[in-house]
Amino acid sequence: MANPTLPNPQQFYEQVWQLARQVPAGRVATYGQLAQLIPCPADVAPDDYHAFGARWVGTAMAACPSDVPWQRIINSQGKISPRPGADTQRQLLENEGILFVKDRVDLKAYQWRGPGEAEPPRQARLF
DNA sequence: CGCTTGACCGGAA
DNA sequence: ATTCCGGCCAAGC
Repeated sequence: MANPTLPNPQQFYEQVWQLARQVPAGRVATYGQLAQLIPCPADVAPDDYHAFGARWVGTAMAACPSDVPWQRIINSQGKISPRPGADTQRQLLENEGILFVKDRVDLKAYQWRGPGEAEPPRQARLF
């Protein structure tokens, strides 16, 4: 055995995408959250996965299919990672009912709870 | 085949 | 509160 980090990176990516598809509109998830929800591959040390899982998720999202709501995945700071198209991402999230405060989202209110949480408990609480 | 870059995170200065 | 740094994978050039 050499040192295969991920036997099938593509398979890992599909897990990320499949998980991202479960995030309902009006909710957001963080890269680290998705990494935490995905079981650590057997050939990867749990410690390494904990450290770099979020980055792999980001790499996966960089090449996500069009049917994945990529806009709902943000960083742990509750902000949109600086990249071309970040403004578009914010527009899409605001269109879904996400409120931004100084380029920041209140994760306590909008963060996805995980698989099974189909709908937002209190979506409309404007004003 | 080697070097550079990146949609991250957590802790430290 | 902001800025820097280490971690060490995958993809592009």
